[in-house]
Parts: sequence; structure tokens; C-alpha cells
Amino acid sequence: MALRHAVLAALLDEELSGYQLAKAFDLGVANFWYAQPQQLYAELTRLERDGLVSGREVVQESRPNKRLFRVTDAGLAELEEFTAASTKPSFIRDDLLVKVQAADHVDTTALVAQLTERAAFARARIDLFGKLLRGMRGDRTEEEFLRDGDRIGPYLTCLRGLAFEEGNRDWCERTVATLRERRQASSPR
Amino acid sequence: MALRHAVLAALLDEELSGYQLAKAFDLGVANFWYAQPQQLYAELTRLERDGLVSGREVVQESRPNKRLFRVTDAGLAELEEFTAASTKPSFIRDDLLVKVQAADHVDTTALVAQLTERAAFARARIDLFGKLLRGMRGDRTEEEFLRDGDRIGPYLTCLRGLAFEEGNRDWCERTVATLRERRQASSPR
DNA sequence: AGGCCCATGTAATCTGTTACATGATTCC
DNA sequence: GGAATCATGTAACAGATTACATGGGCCT
Repeated sequence: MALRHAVLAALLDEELSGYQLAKAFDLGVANFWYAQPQQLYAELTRLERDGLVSGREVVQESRPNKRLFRVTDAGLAELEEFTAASTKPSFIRDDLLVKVQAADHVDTTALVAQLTERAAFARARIDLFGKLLRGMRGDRTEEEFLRDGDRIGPYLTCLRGLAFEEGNRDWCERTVATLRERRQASSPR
Repeated sequence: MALRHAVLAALLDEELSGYQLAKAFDLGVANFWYAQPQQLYAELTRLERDGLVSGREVVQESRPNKRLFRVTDAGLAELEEFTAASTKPSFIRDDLLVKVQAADHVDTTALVAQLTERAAFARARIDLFGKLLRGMRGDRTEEEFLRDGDRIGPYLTCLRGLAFEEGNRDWCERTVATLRERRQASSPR
């Protein structure tokens, strides 16, 4: 029952279609939650059935019609309740960490390549988040924006996403350097 | 099929019982993966059926008997294959971030309390990870250990866990400060 | 002509969570 | 006497992933 609230939170600031939501959640631009398109279409159907969002059909030429959804009063009340309830801790589940855990017992060639790839992915996201943050705060400084801005929720979650990816980048780089150095030491020439 | 490999990776360094594994995965000391006891008992049964781990009964007095598991050659080969295969990106799914995303539209009193709690949780883990790291490297410096140590996998994953929790702590503290300042500004007195 | 973007779903399967179940020992 | 720790599971349900399905427009 958590995707529900993530969708509601994403729809607070703007009316979106299932497709638009899907892009945000699937690419992880919505850095507070991840979900696939199929999940979102199903969840939107349920949310509308339960009266927490309402959709309106938008007829388009030269491309398929779409349905834009917005949060209802009942939906906002649901979010309010969710926010007041206690939060479960969130834990890491990452294939790449599992592989590094096993690094002493398996061949690390492919692993180094994957760490490098992950670092590149992280850098791309750091770049993207930086742009999103600049776009949200406009010409204000971060401090000013967080004091006076009127939609700081998305800004704050984006800050967490940014720091997370910076952590990924740094750790991947360091791990690659460590594994490379050890390989050279164990098989010189 | 990822819990499978996480369990194999956890059993590489030592023989463990289901119960011991469960503690590591449930408390998240195994900071590369999280799982509940029930999942682990089920997974161990499957892993043994498939010949990837082998268990041996250890008879104990004054407490229930237990089964200790270790990775077989087939299990190691499976891990090797897993490590060589490409890695899926890992994404964030965190109730607390969903709540902060909605912060502009809901009451933030309970939210501030939850952020404070999360920060305390993060601090406890930072402490724990610091001790684990010191324990692993002994009297060597980190640099020396990473160069010469013979089990650096767990050390490297613990470093990631540490940085992750430091990120959590810092972000929670900053978010609390931001939300508090705004509340005072909007309702003076 | 082939591939990508828009746009929305269904169905089958796999994973993960929650609740239930048992029972001895040790610590406060 | 009650709670925590050791030790292992089963069963029901909720949530997530993968595969399948459709179809027009736009770009190269």
C-alpha cells in the first residue's frame, strides 16, 4: 500500500497521465519511489475506483487520447493520514553490492566493468538532478528557496536523490581503484 | 533470483545457521541486502535442494539443534555466473521520501518526528558500521587493509552502508531544520 | 522499411510481507 | 513470573516483474 501514496504525492503538483507518471517513476526521476508502467496503470485504476484521484479524458489529434489525473480531497486526506502514521525503515537491496561482497571469491573483471557503468549512470543522474534543482529554485539561492519557496517537497527529495547518487559515484570509483590495484599487485606484468 | 545470491555471498566467509543469517539480514548488518527470517529459511531449503549449499546438523545441549550451511562448488559457480552477468540498476523506495515529497500539502508535525527518528536510527548504524570496519581492519589503516587484506568484500560493502547512513542522517537533519524554520516563519508566536 | 515515441492495458509468475505456530533456556 | 534469545518453519496474502498485446504518427 505504498505505491498508492507515492502516486498521490507525485500528482500533488500537476495533473499527469499514466504515461507521464510512468516515465517519471520508471526512469526514477521521481527519486522518492520507483515503479514500472504496468504497476502505475493498475494503481491509477484502483485509485480512481476508490475516489482518491479523478481522471479526465483529453482528446488529442495525431496521437492517442490520454487521461489526466489529479488528487481528490479524499486522496489528500489519505495522504495526510499516511504521513502521520509511523514510517518503516528502508533497506538496501542492490545486486551490485552482493557482487562486491563476493569479490574475494570470484573473478573481478566483469565486476569492475559494472562498477564503472554504475558510476557513469550515477554521474548522468547527478547532472540531471542538478538541472532539476536549478530549475526549481530559479534565480534564488538554495537557502532562500528553502526558506521562501512554495513547493519545497520535490526539491528536498531531489536533494536526497542527488546525495545518494554522489555516494554511488564515489563508492564505485573507490571500489574500482581498490580492485584494480589489487589485481596488479597479485599478478605483476 | 537475487536473494539467492545474497545468501550465497553471505555464506562465503563463514558457515552460518538460518537463524544467524536471519539476524544479519533482518537487522541489515548485511548491508548489501535485506531479508526477513521466513524468506531465508525458505531460500536455504531451496538452495540445499539445488545443491548450491550444504547443511550439517550441529547437536547442541541446552538449546535447540541447528543446521550450519556452507557454499558448495556448484554454489560458487552460480555466484561466479551471477557476478559476470549484467547488473540491474537499483532504485529508491522509501516511505519517508514520499512523505517529504508531500510536505507542502500536509501537516508536518508528525513528519518532523519521523525524520528525527530516522536520523537517530542512521546514527546508531553509523556507529555500528564504524565498529565493524575497525574490527575487520584490526590495527592496519584503511589504505593498508584494502591493499593487503584478504577479505575486502565485506569491508567495501560496509563502507557503502556507512556512507548511505551518513547521507540519511545529514539529509534528515537538514530537512528537519528546513521544515521547522518554515513553520516558525508561517506562524510567528 | 525499421525503429522510437505516445498511450494503455491484461495475464502469468515470481518475490516479499504478515500472521500464525512451537518450544526450551537464560536473564532480569 | 515475564521477556528475550535460540531455533525452525507453514500459510495466506500483497506487491512487483516479465511477457504479451495493440496501434497510429514521426523521424531517418
